Amino acid sequence: MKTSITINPPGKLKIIDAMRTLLEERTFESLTISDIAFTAGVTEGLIYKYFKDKRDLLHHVLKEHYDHFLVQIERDLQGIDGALNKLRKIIWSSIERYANHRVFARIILLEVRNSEEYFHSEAYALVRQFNRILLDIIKEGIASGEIRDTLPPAYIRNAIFGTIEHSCLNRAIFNEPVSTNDAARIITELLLNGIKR
Amino acid sequence: MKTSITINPPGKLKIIDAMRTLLEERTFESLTISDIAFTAGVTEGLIYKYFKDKRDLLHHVLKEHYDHFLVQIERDLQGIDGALNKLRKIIWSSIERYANHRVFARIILLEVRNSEEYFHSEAYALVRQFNRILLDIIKEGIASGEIRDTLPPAYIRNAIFGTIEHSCLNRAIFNEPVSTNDAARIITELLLNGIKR
DNA sequence: TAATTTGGTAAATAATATTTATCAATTTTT
DNA sequence: AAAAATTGATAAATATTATTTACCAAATTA
Repeated sequence: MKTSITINPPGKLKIIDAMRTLLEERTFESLTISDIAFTAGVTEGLIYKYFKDKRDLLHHVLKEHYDHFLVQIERDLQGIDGALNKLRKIIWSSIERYANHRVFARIILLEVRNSEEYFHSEAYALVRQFNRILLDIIKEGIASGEIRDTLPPAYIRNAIFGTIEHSCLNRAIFNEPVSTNDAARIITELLLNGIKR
Repeated sequence: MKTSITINPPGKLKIIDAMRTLLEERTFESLTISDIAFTAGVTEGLIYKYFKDKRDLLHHVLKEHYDHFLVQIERDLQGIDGALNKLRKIIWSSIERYANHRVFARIILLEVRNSEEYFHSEAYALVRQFNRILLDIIKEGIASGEIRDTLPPAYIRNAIFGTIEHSCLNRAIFNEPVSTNDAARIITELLLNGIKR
């Protein structure tokens, strides 16, 4: 019996924490290594002991956020029956995440997709995992007859993610408030039944 | 009789052109001032004569692209009757833009939204203009009874933009091909009638 | 207890962005 | 038509930021 929990050294934790704190108020690009080191209370060199560069640190912060998100999603889906009900839940949970975890929303919606390294990061692997979960639910829905079989699953997934993300953009960028329940209700209704009268 | 065309000096044009060319292959962040100056065949200092910094140059390139896009959109909408028909056309035109103008797609989808200055740029003013055009069409559709009046127009707009953008992300990022006609047909069908059977 | 690893610092160096001084060619003013 | 001012551009200096290196003390392992 042996746990595989690797305890992180305090300096590393302080660096990760500083990054999170700074991203609350400022854009990734505007943060200097010196800013991060100062906020963390460590020397600049230490950052390079634990991370390849500033971006690698960003990806690490995103990975931690996404880990929590996926745990919550798995839990949220427990005991839910039917593809459409699962979809409803996923829409609600995703909006809730973006609305209540602004740093998470900003990183994933605004900060990472512009670099090649992101697509080789652990964080992106988690994003793909979530993608697969959603795609499987969509396929389940098509198989069960709940979802139309004339639309390619990948497009349905793009519509769901795209609509959610775009609806949370103003929250991420301008800090505009989002009512999770209202947004989830409207977006679900819109995606399920369309905009045509 | 006097035209207000301000002719740009050759150096400025070369700089803008170099930026466009470099963005074809590389991410904005990876471009140095020295890269841009070398590709343009000018000295680094000249870039600061015409642009505040690298990002200002990026916004200028986007503005030029968006100018063309808006001209095309206005032309595409000429003579089209009915809100849903206009929506169909806008969906098709937007996808066509993203699919056939990859630098444009990459700038707007991946590179600009992470900086505060973007939201004060001329380029963003054009984006908002397009937003208003779409919103007006949606309101027209609601008024005419073509579009359901139970969904807030802003959410409908977010769904349209979000779905289009997400569906073009892989094209922008990984250079995956997009069939404009297929994508437009599927996305239109999905948004108009929903995913539920 | 000697050797090694770990967590960390401080300072040097490298890469990049930005500013400044300068200049020749053109345009405007008188 | 000459003097003054502006324009388009350069080259080099400077400032900022990222990154590497050499080193050290405490803790752990052999």
